Amino acid sequence: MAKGVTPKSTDYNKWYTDVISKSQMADYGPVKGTMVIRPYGYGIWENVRDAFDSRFKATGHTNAYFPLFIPKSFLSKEAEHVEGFAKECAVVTHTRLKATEDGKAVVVDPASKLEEEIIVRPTSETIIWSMYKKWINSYRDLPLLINQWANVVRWEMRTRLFIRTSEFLWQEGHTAHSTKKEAIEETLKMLEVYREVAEDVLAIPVLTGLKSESEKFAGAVDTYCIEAMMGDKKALQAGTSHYLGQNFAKAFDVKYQDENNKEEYVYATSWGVSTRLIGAIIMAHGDDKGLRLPPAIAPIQVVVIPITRSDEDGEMVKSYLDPLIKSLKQNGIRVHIDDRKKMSPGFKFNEWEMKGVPIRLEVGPRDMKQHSVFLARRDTSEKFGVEIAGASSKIIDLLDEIQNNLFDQALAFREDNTFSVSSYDEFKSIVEKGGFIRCGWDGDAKTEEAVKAETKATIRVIPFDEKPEGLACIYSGKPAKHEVIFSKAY
RNA sequence: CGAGGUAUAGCGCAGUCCGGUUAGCGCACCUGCUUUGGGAGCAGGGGGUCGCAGGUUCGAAUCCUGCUACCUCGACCA
Repeated sequence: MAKGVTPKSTDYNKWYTDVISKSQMADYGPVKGTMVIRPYGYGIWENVRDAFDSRFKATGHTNAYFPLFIPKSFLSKEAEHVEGFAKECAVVTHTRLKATEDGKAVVVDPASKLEEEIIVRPTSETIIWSMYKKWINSYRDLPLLINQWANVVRWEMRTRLFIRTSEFLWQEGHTAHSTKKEAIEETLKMLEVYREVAEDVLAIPVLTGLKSESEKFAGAVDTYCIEAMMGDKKALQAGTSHYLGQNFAKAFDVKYQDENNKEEYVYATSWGVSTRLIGAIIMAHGDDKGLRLPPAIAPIQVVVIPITRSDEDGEMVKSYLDPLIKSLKQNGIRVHIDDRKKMSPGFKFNEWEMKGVPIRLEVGPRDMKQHSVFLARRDTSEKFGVEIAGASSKIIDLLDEIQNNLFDQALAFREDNTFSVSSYDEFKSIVEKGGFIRCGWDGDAKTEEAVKAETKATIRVIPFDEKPEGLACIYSGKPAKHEVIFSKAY
């Protein structure tokens, strides 16, 4: 096995899968398209999850859990919704297996065929709205603000670890409101939560705005999104927030009585982010040495590598470091001491760099003599010694600096690779070499489709800060209805 | 689901064209000793129904047929 990862410039896709397997984040499951999230990857997810969860709670939401299984009939209640998901649903048709005659294999027991088939949730709007019908009667029951953390299944043809797998973990918020205004406010509020976590916690700059009609969620009136640029200059949809109008309320007959005793359908939102964000972290920050994790979500923020020649050295290093480690832990810093005997320090350096640990702290006899410790930054590869006396606060500051620097680097990369164009030829050449294109669009779905067919670029987002005035559509030349971001995407 | 490719140890591969000892190499793994500030060295060791099922042959990883899985590229997608 080669020692490092395939360089990004040689083969980006290979680089991506190399990083995941060598950092031990995930592995392939036995069923095609499934993924095992290994402890290191799951530790990252737990931190990502907690960052969102605390903000959901702070904005008044509570968690609940709805079943994995949904009656097949539910999915067909909302016409666009069924069309969007029908092609990728896992269906339960039987409930038993039995051994074959020779006892060597198991087969489906035909006698156990279900009357009504059950689908495995690709998303939970339908089952949740079937319950909301029971729970919502009066305006006093609103707003209803529920989130669930769950797994969902979408039977995918082509999969990619974290980015697109048949089963994935996510969070789906489902809210019900008495007015359209309030529901739209909720949709935008949660989009803002997504933006904040993406940028401040994951250090990934995102564009925010509206999806075009063809890219929106099946069943939504409007889909808003956060859209990020990956290291290969392709776009990744990192989170979506949907204003669902009364579509699901009508499909599931969810009405409330207002103060005037009048019945009305409720207004809905749903919003989700998934383990796809782990893929975004890898592709937004990773380099040819492996992962680079933002300190805010790194399972280990500081890895300590003692450089010792004997057991006595080991003991000395331990007592030398004890106060510093204690101080870091008291400040909530996640520290890990790698005192494995069999591995050489060089091996450990490479391994922890692969795993993206923000700061490495080395201590050997040389440092002890100088009353110092030796630090290495993962983001910049800078190395330097610091006095052990002030090391704790230095490290805490440095973690902040690394967090900010990762964001700044990703932002600079996106800005360097975002272009305004004035001709379709120019448009095509930029799509070819990669990047975001900001340009006018006439608002016609046919134009969007033609561009996609010719270049594979799609409208990623109609940004909130669009300025379509005076722009012409890049394809048709007609006056632009919107200023949009075109790019190839995952 | 359409086109192409691949399948040999945990991983990466050679051997297949042209059938013939006991199927080999690198990494990883185990044991021991020496090492340790950028992927340590030496010595010894374990691990394979050669994807599955048939067939041809005195003899099959190697030839033939069927199946299955995976990969790449298209259509579809958080």
